[in-house]
Amino acid sequence: MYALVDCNNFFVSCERTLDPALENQPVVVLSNNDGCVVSRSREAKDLGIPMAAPAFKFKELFKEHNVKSFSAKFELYNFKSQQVIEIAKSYVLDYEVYSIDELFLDFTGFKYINIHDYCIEIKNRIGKEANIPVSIGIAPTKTLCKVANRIVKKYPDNFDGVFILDTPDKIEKALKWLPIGDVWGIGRRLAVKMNDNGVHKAWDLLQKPEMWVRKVMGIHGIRMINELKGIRQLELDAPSPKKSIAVTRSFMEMLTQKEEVRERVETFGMYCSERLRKQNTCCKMITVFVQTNRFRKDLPEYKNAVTQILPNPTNSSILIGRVVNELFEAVFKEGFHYKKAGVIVNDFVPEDQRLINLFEEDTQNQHLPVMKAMDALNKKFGKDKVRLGSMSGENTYGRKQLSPEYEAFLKNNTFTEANFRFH
DNA sequence: TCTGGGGTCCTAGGACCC
DNA sequence: TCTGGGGTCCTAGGACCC
Repeated sequence: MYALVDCNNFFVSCERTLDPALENQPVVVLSNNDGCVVSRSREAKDLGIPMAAPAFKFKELFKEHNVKSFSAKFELYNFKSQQVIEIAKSYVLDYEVYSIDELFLDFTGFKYINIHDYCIEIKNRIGKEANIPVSIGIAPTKTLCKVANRIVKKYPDNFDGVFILDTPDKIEKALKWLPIGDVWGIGRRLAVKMNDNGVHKAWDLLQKPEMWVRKVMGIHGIRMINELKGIRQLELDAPSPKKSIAVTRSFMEMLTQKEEVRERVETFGMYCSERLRKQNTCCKMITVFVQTNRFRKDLPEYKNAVTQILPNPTNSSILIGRVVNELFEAVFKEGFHYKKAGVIVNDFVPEDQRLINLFEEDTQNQHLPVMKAMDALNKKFGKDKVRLGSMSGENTYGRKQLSPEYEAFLKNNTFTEANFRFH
């Protein structure tokens, strides 16, 4: 059996660890620029606030029902995530961190232990020591763990936070209850297609011919069917280094000046190179994109991306910055109101296994010691204390709604992004 | 006024090879 | 008029996840 440990309303629960007075209150956490709702307490969900709701559209509702809203504090969430992981993983031999608020546990070989009770204990300890409420779904496959977890969250009074989906009877009942769109791996597009073809519940999918599923969903579909039947197709994955790194931001205000946008993009490039060095890899490919505000139909729209393949792999901020600049020149057009931009790096090789192009100059190795020294200084004295001349050090996105408790938290805790693995 | 920021995998099609 | 049958690699785009 596997188990999926999933934190309830994770970002909101983190906020509540800072301020217990938020308990039983409607609370939401907002994305960058305080733009969208990205986490909602149960009370906020009950008020009808949808996921990803634009905050400005719900201002009135927030006021009316005294909904507390907070800017996202990723340092805090990463820190709490680590605490939860540390506790949960101490109960098993193998596990997989799936996202900031979810991890799978492997109970293979736990023959003489009551897994359900064991998970109750895990849940209680996380609640007590990390102060984060979790739900645990137990099942023979990852996909069924997701189903079990959904059942726990749907019927909190019935299951005390833990539900085990093990017998064929229970599985059939669960799949006849679960809407197809709630199956792990079925997104919005596929859900529509499924409904059009008479598939409304997860169970309906199992009644369809395999050829049909293969045609509509590709190889995913076949795997999904087996997983739902309890036949394991997905193993727990070992932590792996990232295969791409992206730094993208919406701007608080639209930018029209070329040099303003350039400065942002150069900064994003530098963050990319820092993250590359953190995992000791170099990239062979860089993409720069810019776009206008897609919601402003009154303004001319423009979005574009350009990519360059590097002659020699690098993670030097200087070399990456140079390429980012060239790409920016290629992609930027005068006369638009820019709302968002980003840099994405791809195609990684380990720092010490670079294949060098004989005919191109390669200065990566001259840069590396300087770069590593810069990283060390920034780690010691704070983000962006040492930076390239092209960076302003200012942010053009904002987090207005930080709380005083957070300042205290930042003072009392040390943590690094490196501890945390994004999925 | 105001609409997030990351990631992964698969597939189809084109370029090229013998 | 008639024009094979394999491969591989790369890329763009589309789907999904949190």
